[in-house]
Formats: sequence, C-alpha cells, structure tokens
Amino acid sequence: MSTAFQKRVYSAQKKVPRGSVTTYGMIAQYLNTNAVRAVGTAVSKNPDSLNTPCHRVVLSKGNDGDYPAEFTSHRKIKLLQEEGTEIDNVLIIDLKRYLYTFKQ
DNA sequence: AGCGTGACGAACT
DNA sequence: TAGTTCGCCACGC
Repeated sequence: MSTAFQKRVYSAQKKVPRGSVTTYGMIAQYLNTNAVRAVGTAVSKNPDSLNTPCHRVVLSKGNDGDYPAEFTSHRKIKLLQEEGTEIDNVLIIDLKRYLYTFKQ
C-alpha cells in the first residue's frame, strides 16, 4: 500500500481529464509543496498504472520526461495523441493549451 | 537516526 | 542556447 502522500499525488492525477495534461509542478502546487521531486518519486512508484494516468503527467517544458524505455516512451506519447493532445514526437505543441490546473 | 537517491524545476554560468 | 548546480521532500538502506 502507498503512503498518504502518494495517495494525494494519485488523487491529483485522477483529476486530470482526458485530453489534458498536467506537470509535476502543478501537482506539487496542488499538494501545497515545493518538492516536485517528491511528486516525481510518488508517480514513479504508482501501484496502478491504469488508475493513475501517469502518461498525462509531463515535465514543465512539455516533454515526456524520464519515462522508462521499458514502457516505450513513444507509446505514452501516442496514447496522449489518441486522447486529443497534440504532440510533436516528444514535445507538446502548446502546453498551456492542454495544461490542466487544479482548483484551489 | 542519518545519508543518498530520484519519472523535477528554476536559476546560474 | 545549452550544460551544470542547487533546492525542494519523500523513501529506501
């Protein structure tokens, strides 16, 4: 089982609607913390890849981040494209256009 | 209990 | 413009 912090991160991810993406920074902001690293750590340890749409979490620059090659990073990109997110190979065309901001 | 690591981010050189 | 450094916090050893 995961820790309370992890659950918060997963909860944030689940709020991201299909066709939109969020960044580690946004999640950190939602959790009211400056530790985006802790968020990244939490996401990386997600127990449910299906329940936690980690493919909708990208870097602040809009690229896919250090997604393990085992999962074939381009697959993540393709998945996002199917959800309606316009991506240029590894770069999101207009991050602001698809970025989801959490309600505070 | 303390130290190092990490799917990041922003600032600096 | 690109590469490097520091800071942030949670987690494993």
